[in-house]
Amino acid sequence: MKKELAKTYSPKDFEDRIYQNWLEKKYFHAVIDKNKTPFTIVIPPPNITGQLHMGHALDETFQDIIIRYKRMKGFCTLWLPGTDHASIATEAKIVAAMKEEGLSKDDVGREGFLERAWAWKDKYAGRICQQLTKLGCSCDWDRLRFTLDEGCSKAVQKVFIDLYNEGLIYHGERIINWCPNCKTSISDIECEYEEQAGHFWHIKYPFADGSGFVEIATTRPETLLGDTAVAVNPDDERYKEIIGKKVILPLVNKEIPVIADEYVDMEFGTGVVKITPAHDPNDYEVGLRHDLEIINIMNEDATINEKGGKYAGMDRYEARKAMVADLEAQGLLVKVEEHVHNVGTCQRCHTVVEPRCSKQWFVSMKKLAEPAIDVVRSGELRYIPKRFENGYLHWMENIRDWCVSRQLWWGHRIPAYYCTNKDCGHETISPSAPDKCPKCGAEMVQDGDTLDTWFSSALWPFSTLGWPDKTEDYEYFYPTDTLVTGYDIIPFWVSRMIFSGLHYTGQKPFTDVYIHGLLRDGQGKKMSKSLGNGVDPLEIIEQYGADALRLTLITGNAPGNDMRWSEAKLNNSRNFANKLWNASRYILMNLPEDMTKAVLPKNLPIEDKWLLSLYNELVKDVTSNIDAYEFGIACGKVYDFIWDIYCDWYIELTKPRIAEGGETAKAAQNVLVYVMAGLLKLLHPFMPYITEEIWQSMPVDDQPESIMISQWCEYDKSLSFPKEQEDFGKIIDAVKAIRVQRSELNVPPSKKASLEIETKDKELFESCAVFFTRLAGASSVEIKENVDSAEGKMTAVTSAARLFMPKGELVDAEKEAARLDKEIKAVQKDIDFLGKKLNNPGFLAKAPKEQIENERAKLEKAEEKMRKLIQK
RNA sequence: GGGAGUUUAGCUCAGCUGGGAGAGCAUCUGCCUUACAAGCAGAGGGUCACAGGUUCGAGCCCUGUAACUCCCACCA
Repeated sequence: MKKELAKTYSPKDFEDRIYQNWLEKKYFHAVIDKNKTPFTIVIPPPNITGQLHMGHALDETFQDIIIRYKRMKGFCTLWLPGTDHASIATEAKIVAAMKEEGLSKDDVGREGFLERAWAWKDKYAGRICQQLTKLGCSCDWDRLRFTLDEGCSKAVQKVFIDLYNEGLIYHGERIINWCPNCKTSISDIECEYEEQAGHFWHIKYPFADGSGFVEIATTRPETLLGDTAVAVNPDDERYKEIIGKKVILPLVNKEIPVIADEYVDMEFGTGVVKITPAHDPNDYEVGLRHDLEIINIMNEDATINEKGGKYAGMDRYEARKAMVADLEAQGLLVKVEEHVHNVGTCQRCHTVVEPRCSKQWFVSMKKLAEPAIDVVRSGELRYIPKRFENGYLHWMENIRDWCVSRQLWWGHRIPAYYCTNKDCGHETISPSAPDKCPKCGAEMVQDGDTLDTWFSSALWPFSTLGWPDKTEDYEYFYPTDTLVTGYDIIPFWVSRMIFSGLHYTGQKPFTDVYIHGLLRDGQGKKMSKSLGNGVDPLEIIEQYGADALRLTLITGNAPGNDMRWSEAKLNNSRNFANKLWNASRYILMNLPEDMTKAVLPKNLPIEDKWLLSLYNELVKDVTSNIDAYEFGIACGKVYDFIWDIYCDWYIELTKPRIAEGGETAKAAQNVLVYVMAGLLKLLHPFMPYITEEIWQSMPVDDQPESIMISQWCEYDKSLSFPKEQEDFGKIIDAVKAIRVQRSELNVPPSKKASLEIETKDKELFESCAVFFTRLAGASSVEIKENVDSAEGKMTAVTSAARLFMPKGELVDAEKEAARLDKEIKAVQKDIDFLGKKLNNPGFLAKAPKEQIENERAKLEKAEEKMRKLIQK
């Protein structure tokens, strides 16, 4: 038995219940069916650092739309959910939490720390999944994964070992970005540059032979402690003489050479550069070319180390101050200039990173990048919208080796083991700890570092499906189909999945990458916790319902474009849900008790055919829009149809028939239910809850118990009625024309009047007479070929008819004349425009025939209307 | 220094492969018409940033300009 709809739309009352029901019925669970085509999406795993924000809600909604659509289309759909351990971000959170308790990492030790981390994971991963269910996400919870779970860890280990054996992972001393706050290395893309006001210190470096000095300019005087040369451009006439001489490094009092290197820009600064290979990436390169010593002068926390003499132990900025003061005291400081420059900061904590030379693990990228470039170039893997391919390709083509080791505890431990015997120093890579050093028999210890969190997310599309094992899931669901994400993580994640998938599985990990924009606040600022401008999706769902939230996020959203959050829009979405709810309630109220299915009768009145025909077009349009990832357009079309066509016109049109009862009422009831059922389906991917709640109360036979597993609507040629569609348009035009006229002339709606219609389409208007009484304030309707006199009558004109109503004393004759005059001008403008176009030989010669016919028809219509207007 | 995006009604934004400019909100005018005032019926409001070009025809394609935003890039 169908259930009744509540009197008011109150999403809180049914959303949870419906989700539970879907879960119980296992609709989300993908069962491999070889007769079906698989369709797979893996979720971009949210970080377990906290809770979902509105950006997630946007991302997740897109995915749910796609997956629900494909499910209804008959694909064997899998939306695989999961979360990301987010090593650096989570570790920072836990460290902060421990700090509250007065504890540090060292206090609790590695084991103790990991215990806390897992407890954290249990708490937050659960919460995130809970939030996803609130949104209505139809994820297969039986396949829930975590980047640090056993399967993903196995994949990570295999990849690391394989890459090492292929020579694509290497262990080496390089200059890397170091975050002194997180106390770990970070990759190049985790280093964000921001403009900061700084200084340019001009410092004298005296020549060792006492023949004066050179002046260098630096923004970071403290690194002077690690200088091992001074460089000039080989073509710089000013300094030709001094190449090869020695200078004395101030404060350190050590001799260092003056070298020549192309890297030095003669135009910039003084044209002389201090070279600090251990603390500047460029200097490092110069150092390599000239075989310079590399002197690391800093500790992990960016304090000066024992190499810094009297400055040892000072923080880098403290040391800078002290050194500048000392230089000044010694008369070596020439001047200080204001200088704005780009400073690298840590993506996570925004601490200024310290370029630092250290031994790390790197993935060699050149070879991996090539196929990842080709697969996009060839169009085998595509970005939607396409413009994001540029950035991707540029990044891939200029890619540098990826530093993957992190000095963190929360993450995948690097499977490298080192011999404790320093003289031996053997290094081995192995899935499990070797007993003894195979070379010297000494103890082996595992590398203490973990891997970049993105190393495991890079494997997500296949590690979650069982790879490296050839599991059934992997064989069936891989490669996945569409990846949905924001443009901000293309380099971090999408790119890495692409080269990883290609290299390890030999297949692209997905075919389409749908890129959406970022969500911003009402002022256009990025939503973030630190700005306090974030909106909590759960609060919104509580207040407005998940459907309203989803609709708000999708409406007017164009692929790849950012979007502003607005409460007003949310209100509108809720209003739409309310509208749909009430329309459904109205239909149900007017259905016979015993109705069990909607069957379209053979003989349908014109308005039914009009509706069905428009509906049929809608089905075609919406389907193709969704296929093209045009979600904003697709749901906008359904919205407009439901509100304008179905509610404002069709329901109103059927009211007299429903009241009349009998066969005609029955036909209307069937059409109402039939079309509503289709509309609910078209809307379901966007607004899953309300459509389900209504669906389950609609008497639609031959339909499953849940709209979720119903079949997507198909374009049906037998529902196409172009003639009726056009004809009924004439009736609507006429009703509108009368309404405008009455409204403009201030005729109160309560004032009914007799209506005379003059038209050539007598039959059509006769069959539709009732609509004029119902919708146009007519007390009676008379249809004639000719109305002799318009005297004393209020006139409305369309291309198909002239409509007359008696002028009550209320009607202002001047006003009416002015209105008609305005209309005449408007139509004349049309006629002029169209006439000009149709007289243009170029247009006639070159425009498509259809277009010309179209314009001709428009002109005829306008001319017809004009004839009627001036007849008045 | 490169690259991308944006610029459309007062506000927030749509506008698919070029064929006479749209929505929501806001404003104004009427309406408690028995599904819905979270509603109904109307109205006003735009040289689609600017300048050229291609085309029979440009919001859409091309070139340039301006403003704003973002990404990438080692100028000490």
